[in-house]
Amino acid sequence: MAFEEEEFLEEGEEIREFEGEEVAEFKIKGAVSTSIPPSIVLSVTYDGAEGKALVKLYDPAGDIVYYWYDNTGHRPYLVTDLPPEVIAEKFPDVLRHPGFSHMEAVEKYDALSDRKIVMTKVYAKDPLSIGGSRKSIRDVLPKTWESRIKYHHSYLFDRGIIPGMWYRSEGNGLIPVEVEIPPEVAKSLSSVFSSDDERAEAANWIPLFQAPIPHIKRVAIDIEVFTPQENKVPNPREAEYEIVSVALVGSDGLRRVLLLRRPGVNVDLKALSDAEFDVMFFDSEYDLVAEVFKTIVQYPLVVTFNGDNFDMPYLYNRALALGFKREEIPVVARRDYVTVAPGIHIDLYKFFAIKAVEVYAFGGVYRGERGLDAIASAILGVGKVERQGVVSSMPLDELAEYNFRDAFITLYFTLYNDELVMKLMLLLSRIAKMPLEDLTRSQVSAWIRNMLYYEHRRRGWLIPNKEDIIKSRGEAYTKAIIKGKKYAGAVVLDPPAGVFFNVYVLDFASLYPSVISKWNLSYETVNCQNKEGAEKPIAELPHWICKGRRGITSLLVGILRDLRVHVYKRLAKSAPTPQEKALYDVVQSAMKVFINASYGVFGAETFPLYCPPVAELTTALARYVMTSTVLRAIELGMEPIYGDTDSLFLLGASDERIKGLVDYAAQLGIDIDLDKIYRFVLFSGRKKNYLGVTSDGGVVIKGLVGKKRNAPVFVKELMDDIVERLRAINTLDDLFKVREEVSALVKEYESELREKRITLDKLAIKTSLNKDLDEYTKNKPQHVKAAELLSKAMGVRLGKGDVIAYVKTRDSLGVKPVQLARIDEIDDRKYVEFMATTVEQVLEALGFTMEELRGVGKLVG
DNA sequence: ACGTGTAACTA
DNA sequence: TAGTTACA
Repeated sequence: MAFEEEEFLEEGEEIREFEGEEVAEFKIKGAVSTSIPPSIVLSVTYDGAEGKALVKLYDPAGDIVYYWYDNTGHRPYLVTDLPPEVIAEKFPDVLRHPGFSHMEAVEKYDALSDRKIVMTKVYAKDPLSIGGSRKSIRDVLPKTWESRIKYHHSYLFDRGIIPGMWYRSEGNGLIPVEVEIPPEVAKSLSSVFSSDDERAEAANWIPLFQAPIPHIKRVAIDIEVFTPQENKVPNPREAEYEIVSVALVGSDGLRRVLLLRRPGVNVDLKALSDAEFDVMFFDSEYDLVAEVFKTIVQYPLVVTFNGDNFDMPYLYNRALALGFKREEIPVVARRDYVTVAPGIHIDLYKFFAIKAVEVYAFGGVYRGERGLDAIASAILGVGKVERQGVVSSMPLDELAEYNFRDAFITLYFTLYNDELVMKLMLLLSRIAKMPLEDLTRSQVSAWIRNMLYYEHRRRGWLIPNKEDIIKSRGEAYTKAIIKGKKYAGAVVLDPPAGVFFNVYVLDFASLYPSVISKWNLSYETVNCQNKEGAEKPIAELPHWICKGRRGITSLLVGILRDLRVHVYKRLAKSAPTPQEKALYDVVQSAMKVFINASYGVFGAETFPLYCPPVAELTTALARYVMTSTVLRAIELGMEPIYGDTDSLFLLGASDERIKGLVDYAAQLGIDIDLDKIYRFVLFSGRKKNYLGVTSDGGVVIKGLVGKKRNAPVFVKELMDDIVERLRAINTLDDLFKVREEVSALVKEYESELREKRITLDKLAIKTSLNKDLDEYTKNKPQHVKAAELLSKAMGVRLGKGDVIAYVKTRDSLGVKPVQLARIDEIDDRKYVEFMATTVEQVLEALGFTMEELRGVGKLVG
């Protein structure tokens, strides 16, 4: 992060030249102010070379971005675990160093050893005396500090600034604006939380969820660049070709396309006059770009789709090439992204690519998709548009239309559903304590890391090193089932094959977070040094858990979970207006992202607070919860037929028996909910593989190959047809009818296939490349072979993230990309097999095999 | 740069 | 058997 000390303090690293915010020309409607009305923090940047912070604040009432610098009294510092006297006595070179300013004792709590340590902050006159190319103070400080202590300095934290929260200023620094807490939320403090610790912690968090979320004025921008060759994306570094069109769509109603007139390119003026945007024509590209900059600086927020990698750097480099001076260009390159001045830049491509956002916030609706059109069609339901022709020769009115559409969709992502996405981002940013620009570009592990660092700093705790955690808490004890994994995970019950009617499905509500909360799991409470009073929570593992103190991760995860379940999920249902309901729903889904990811990070080697015993205790205790609940269900007279991690499928359930099970789980400290009641479930006999029809006719399909993304469309269609028949099943007798219908269907599809009465694209198997082509060294799977063919034939580079559509052919290679194949080349036997595995998963549940089905098929046909 | 467990296919 | 993908 830009504001972390580590960025400029890594050993041996030279201070990078300060990439200045070139703001001088772009102060809008006001200068740096000593008095700022209530405004929200958009970004905080630590300027290493200048030794000051630049805070961008937005005042929605005045529509102004303020810059707030702090230059006064700030000295960068190092922290060492030696007390000041020792430094003065044993390491006098520190004091004599030209960059030395002063030092002071600080007391930090080391959670790993459960004791306080007197340490010293050694202040420098300027950042260059800490880590620059010149001789730095750190060189004369004893080495011990480096292995013990990391990340003590966060400009953001030192200044008490939480991104996305409201502040005002009266000359000296920023003053937080008090947040109003509704009585029904305040009341929850006593009703939901039982200990003072928890109440105090919850009281700290609630303002983050209750502070108002303002409308942030914004503009979406999309540029179109002349391309001499089709399929070739211009290189933004070189910015060799003309910017021919720029669309600007603002939340304030701006709908504008800037077009460059070029000789030989037609324009239908009538079409443009009917368009839903206005058009400005330019004869000079310089003037066009100047107009873009003039617009950008009017907005506190600029939104793009892939702007980091294309639009922004292209604009910047093209502007330089056109003769703009650096300070005239409101585009600023930072280490990991490109931002703007005076506002901030959010690249939605990056945000939607965040796994946790995709999975937990959007429920996987755009799973695996990366493109603007694909995500727009999944989230917004807008149809995809096939691009015809190339930018270079397209009539200007058509070009403008496409250009406008993309910018409009980009803006609309942030506006639909009462600004759901903006609200979500802002709430995530408050929880993670990360500015929007960083948050929207990093994965959930960085969010959780920053959240936990903040909480350590707030308490005056040392942030431990990963190696120290491992050294004192140990590695994992269990063996994973999967080769190459570090510890054992979840239980999956072996389902029988067959059809089961009236199946109740129970769900342990956020099982892993509940386990972490309930059993006090945290890196410092697990295998603590003082074993007195510690308890071994589970016989399977040698790990013990400290009694007397509450673990920081256990506390935080518990608070977030309880606030989510007992306060915000309820408010999302009971709030008086639909707007409030929706807002609380965003709040609870932002919390969900953190809660759900909280277990995984402790098992991730890359996570700075990596602690394998915490991770494996979580899964082991979850296994215990699951298996003991299964036993209890049997005692209560029910028959558990299947379960995976946190779900349990039961036969012979009744309201009373379910109640018994809920009570049992409550004794364990875990909430269990009735998730679904299935009219029937078809189990193929494989784990993670079933089809269920709920009492209201809804179909749930898990893991069946006919439903997987890579299944050819014709297989998916067959599957859909089969599912339609299955939905009609009400009783055992219906099964036999359906059996025959299914067999007829399969026959029909099979003959269509053999007689090639099917289009090629329906046979395409879509598989994504998880690596670049040249990285497939050990093996060359079929989709890679197809990708190589395609790459050669079309002259396009294919790599990580690209999706290859290929068909199986009769030739020696056995595959061809769908673009190069003909229907008569396909290997129908392979497809019949594919069909067979698909259908088998359903058939085996119905109690017969593909061979039998073929037999029945003959009789029917 | 969140985790492990399962299924299916292929070299 | 190991590598690869997609999923729970």
